Amino acid sequence: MKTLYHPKTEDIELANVLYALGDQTRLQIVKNMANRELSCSEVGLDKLKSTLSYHYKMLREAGIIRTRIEGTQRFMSLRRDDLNSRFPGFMDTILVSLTKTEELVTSEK
Amino acid sequence: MKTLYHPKTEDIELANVLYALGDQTRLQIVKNMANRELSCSEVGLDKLKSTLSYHYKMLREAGIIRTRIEGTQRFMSLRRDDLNSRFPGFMDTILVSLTKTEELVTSEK
DNA sequence: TCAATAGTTCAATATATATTGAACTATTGA
DNA sequence: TCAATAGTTCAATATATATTGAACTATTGA
Repeated sequence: MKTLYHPKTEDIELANVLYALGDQTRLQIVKNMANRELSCSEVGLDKLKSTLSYHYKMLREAGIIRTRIEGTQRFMSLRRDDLNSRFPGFMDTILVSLTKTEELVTSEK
Repeated sequence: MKTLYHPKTEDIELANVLYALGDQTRLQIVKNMANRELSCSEVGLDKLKSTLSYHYKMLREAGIIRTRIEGTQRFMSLRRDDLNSRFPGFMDTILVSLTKTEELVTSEK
């Protein structure tokens, strides 16, 4: 069984986290993953599997998401608690801001 | 008198802010600017003026800092209140995390 | 008026990044 | 055993980014 690298909570670096979040595609992934674990193909972005795989890896290596292997699938979730203990409040403020944007977009329709 | 572009508070985009913060040099600038207005040359980074100028522009256009012209100097400060009203708590959590890191580094010496 | 000061802009450049599609790996279930 | 499924890895590529140093702009103060 293959094991995937995940940085330890105390090794998560703010600069890396900010860098990883500073991309529209990855920000969208995080947004869609805010409330539930997703498999790679459930993320709902119109990108090639190989492109998504690249972004998942960036998010995972920055310490933002955790990937769990189950059969042929991989389930990914936000490391919300880890991020919260390392950078208190940080990810929550981002998720709130992302959610607000979504509401605005929705109400514009 | 030249006027510099600054996005309006409501036009500040989280993705742009995150992108701008996802660089070591710019993160350092923000850190050093956390508590007081600085002129371009006071920022204390070992970089060429033209390099710093480039990063200041990125930070300014992302809505993170405000640049005030006074004589031949330019004074820059964090748009803390604007960022706080747009993304409540976000910048504060970053500054807290940056400050903590500084303490760790200091205590290592 | 003019030199000094403070910072910006520009073109050139090396490097990093995101994307693509093909080949690959690992696991399941028949 | 083997085809199907789910996702990764790889090389190639186009584009974006950070850095450099020279030329430039704007302002001050003598």
